[in-house]
Amino acid sequence: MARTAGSIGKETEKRVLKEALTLFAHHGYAAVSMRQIAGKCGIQAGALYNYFPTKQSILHGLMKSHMQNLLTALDVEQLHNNPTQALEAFAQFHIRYHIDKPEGVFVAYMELRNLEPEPYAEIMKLRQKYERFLRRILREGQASGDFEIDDVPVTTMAIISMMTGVNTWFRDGGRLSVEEIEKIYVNLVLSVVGLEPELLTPRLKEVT
Amino acid sequence: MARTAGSIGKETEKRVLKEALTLFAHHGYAAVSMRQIAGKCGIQAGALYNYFPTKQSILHGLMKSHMQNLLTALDVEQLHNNPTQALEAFAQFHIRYHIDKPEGVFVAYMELRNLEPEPYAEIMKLRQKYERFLRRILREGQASGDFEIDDVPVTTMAIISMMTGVNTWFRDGGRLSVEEIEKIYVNLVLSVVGLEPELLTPRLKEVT
DNA sequence: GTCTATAAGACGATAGAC
DNA sequence: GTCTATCGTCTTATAGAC
Repeated sequence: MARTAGSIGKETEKRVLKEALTLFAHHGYAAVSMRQIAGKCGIQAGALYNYFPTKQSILHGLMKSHMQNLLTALDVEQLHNNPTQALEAFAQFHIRYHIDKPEGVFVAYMELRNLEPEPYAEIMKLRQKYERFLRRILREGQASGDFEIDDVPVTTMAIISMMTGVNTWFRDGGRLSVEEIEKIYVNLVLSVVGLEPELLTPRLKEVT
Repeated sequence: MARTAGSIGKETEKRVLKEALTLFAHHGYAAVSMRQIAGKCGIQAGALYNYFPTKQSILHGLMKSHMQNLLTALDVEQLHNNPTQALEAFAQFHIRYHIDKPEGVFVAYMELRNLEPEPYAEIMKLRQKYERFLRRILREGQASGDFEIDDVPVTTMAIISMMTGVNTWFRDGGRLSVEEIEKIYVNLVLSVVGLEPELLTPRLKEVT
């Protein structure tokens, strides 16, 4: 007990989470077995139960920490005096975070239906908190007259879907750098709310 | 043989496809068993193998026919003399089709990773054909000067993601009718390519 | 065309040795 | 903390009666 306390155990737990995340993202939660996860970690299936009481708890833990990290990172970023700046910052943050953590994003989005009712409700609350953040920006911009928006709730979901979709096609080492993609998406988002993006980031035209 | 030829068999096959689609959409392919599918159809699991040699072939069949129906319906719709009209028609078609067939859309999108390599390649080809359709419209509008687009491939994927996302939040009987949602999304898509939507569909402002 | 029965094995999770 | 061994159940798919 004294020999291993706080050393090997914590490392193994992290490793399990890391390997489970990759496996879930690639094959889906339901298609991945505890034996597979253990295999990737170099241990036997039974040892997993020292850290997680059920397979479900691994999924829940992954999704919860992903959403919490996302919200924490978002909070740190945000302090802007006008809606346009706030929207630009949000869009850039979203794209960067999603390109940076594609596996976490994928699992948090695709595996909702595999959560039991209670964990499901908890994760949905965190998702809604994130959505509310963008909705507030859009409402403020609509109220101030900066944005032209037909319907704020629909536009909120449309923008999030548009940006999250970056993970369906982006692969490292492609035609465009992360910075270029960020700029393109920020411009797309600004267009959606009726702004003229080229006036705000004139350098983009030269890049593409 | 003579008694049942062309009657009960075909009905059962259709029923299997219908129930499998619903189950796959709700719980995911990997989480649904052949027994569950059979149960929903009122038959025993063994009887499924009269119609489908493997579970995989049910999934493949569903995804293939969904993509083929989508492409056929798209072809019928399209004959326009300018890029703006073509884009409007495409956006309206996409939203309507996706609201109309949410289960097919969901499965075709979410279960790609559960296809074996050969079926996967086939379905991806059909997807790309659909994406190419929109990409051509955007290219033409960019060339003619009707659209303002930074990057056509990225904008293609962004628009498709934005529109497909309608299935993540839309439920029948909500605040907005299908027609209202169509209009909002058409306007969003037009905004993305730099057009002023309210001039094209002035009635929307009264509706919302 | 559907049934029952079953093969052959994988599944999540647990028990107890070390 | 990890192992081996195992429980009980579920899985896809097949065989043969009717």
